[in-house]
Parts: sequence; structure tokens; C-alpha cells
Amino acid sequence: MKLTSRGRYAVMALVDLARFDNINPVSLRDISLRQGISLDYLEQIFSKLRKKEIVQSVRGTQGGYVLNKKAKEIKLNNIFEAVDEKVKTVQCNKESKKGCNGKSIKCVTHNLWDELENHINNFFKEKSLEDLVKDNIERRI
Amino acid sequence: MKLTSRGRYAVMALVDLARFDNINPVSLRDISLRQGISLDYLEQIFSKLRKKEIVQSVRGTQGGYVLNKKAKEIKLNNIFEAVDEKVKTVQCNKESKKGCNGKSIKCVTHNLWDELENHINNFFKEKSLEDLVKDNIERRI
DNA sequence: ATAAACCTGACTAAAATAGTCAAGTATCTT
DNA sequence: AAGATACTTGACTATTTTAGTCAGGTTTAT
Repeated sequence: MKLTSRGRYAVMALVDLARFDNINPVSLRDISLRQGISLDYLEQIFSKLRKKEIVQSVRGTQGGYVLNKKAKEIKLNNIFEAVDEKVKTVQCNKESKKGCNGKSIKCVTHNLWDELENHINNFFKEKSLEDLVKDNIERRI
Repeated sequence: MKLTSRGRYAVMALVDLARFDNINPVSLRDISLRQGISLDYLEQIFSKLRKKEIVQSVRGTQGGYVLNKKAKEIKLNNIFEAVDEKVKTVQCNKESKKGCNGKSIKCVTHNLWDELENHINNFFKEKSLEDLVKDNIERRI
């Protein structure tokens, strides 16, 4: 299981977007400057977010990105999935691994990873972008 | 954050050890055969487990490894820590990253990772080796 | 027209992972 | 005492992933 910078950047960028997305689209250049994330890398990340319909793009001058749903409806697990942060525990059924085919014969820890996966996903499913934005604003005061 | 094969193997091997550790030490060779994990890799892993006093070694013929505590007292977080599975989310305070020094100025997602870390660690702290062994025996019937 | 900003795909250095390999040392059995 | 079993240690390596960079587009407001 991994949670890497890409996922973190995605969340940081979306929190930023949610805060500044009132009327006008927010350019990646601005997010890049505010959050200290490379513009090129942001473009990769937003490409994925757009494909998963988490954001919408507005091309041309004064363009940028806009949230595609309300911040309340965007859950963290949606974000991580979009940028390929697989909240997946290590597979234990590579071919011919003893005692686990994932079905009738399970390796001794198979259920454990399932539980863990659920545990983490539940955490992410409960948190919305809005929660994070509020959190952030409160702490700024 | 990562959970990789090393952590999984450690847990698999210890569950195996806990089940067969009645009177005699269990050899890595046996664990290797039963669990389908390379002997050399197991040796690396058990070296770490021994240093953290999770297992004890018995050298010589008929030697092997023995649990150093009761299975009930060995929690999963102890195991993961021992084999360097850092349940650590990505750091967000690499030098000069904007808006986060981990202290007075926190990046927008700083608290999130802290919470997540706690969430996962709680899961691991609640699960003991004994729980897994029981789980496993029950499912075998 | 031109500049801002999105869009796409290919490329790469560095790190981590999942091992392997080799050369031991300790201890039990015979 | 010899031999076998099994732990012990450290170095080495192929592969994969990550975290970007780079280059060359296209779209659209002004």
C-alpha cells in the first residue's frame, strides 16, 4: 500500500482550488506558486483529475480549473483513486504462492489486508474536500 | 506511506511460528517451505525481528526461532516497526516547501496525514498475533 | 496576433524493493 | 571429533516506482 506525493499534491491542490474557486477558474500557475508544486507535475495530476470528472477545465487566457462537484461531495477516496494512489495492500496471490488463491484457499494474512483496506478506505470516504477547507480556514484565524 | 511484501512476509512468518511454536523452535527452512517465502529473505527479516526482541533464536541443529513474548502481547504495529515498514505518511516539510514547517505554519494537508497515521496505527495496535492465529484456525475448520 | 493557459506523451534520475549470494559461526547428534 | 543443521551477517543486484522534467502542441480571451 502506498500513499505518495502525488496523492498529497492532489489534495493540496484541490484544497487550494476549493478555496479560490468562487467565480473564476483557478490557473495551475497560481496553484503552483501558492503550494510550491511544479507546474508540469500539476498538469499531469490535473489531467487525471479531469478524466475522473473531479475538476473541469477552462481553456484559453483567464482559463484554469473549476471543481466539477461541490466540495462536500468530493471525498478523499475519489481523489486518491483518480490519481492512481491505490489504497491497495500488497497482493498475496502472485502465481503459485503457497496457500493463497484469494478464494477457497487463503493465505494466513489474507483477511487482514482486506480489513486494513476497508479501515483506510472508510477514513477516506468520510472526509470531504469541504472538511479540509474548513479545517484549514479555522486554523488560520 | 507503504506496506510492502516485507511486512506481509513478517506477519505470515510470525503467524506460522506462533502456530507451530509449542515446545521446539521452528526453523526458517520450515517456514520457508510452508509459506513459500525465500529462505534468504526470511533470514533478513528475522534478523530484524530478533533485534527488536520479538523472537529469540536457538542456534545449532534442531534450532530455529521462538516467540519472545506471548502471541497476545505482540501487536501488529510492533511487527511492522521491527521490519521497517514505516506507517508514515509522506513528509510535507522538505526544506522550503511553502506553507509547512510542521509547527506554526502547516501546509493545508498536514493535519490530515497526522490523522491518517493515527487511524492506521490504531488498527495495528489493536490486532495481536494471537488474533490472527485464532482467525486462521477458525477458518480452517 | 499574441499571450495565457490547458493538454499530451515521452523521457529520466534517484530511490526503494525484493530478493540473491557468499561466507561465515554455533550447537546438536553420532 | 565430524558432520549436519540452522542461525548470522553483509554485500550485491535487477526491477519497479516515483517524482519529476522537457518538448511540443491546442484553445481562446483580449
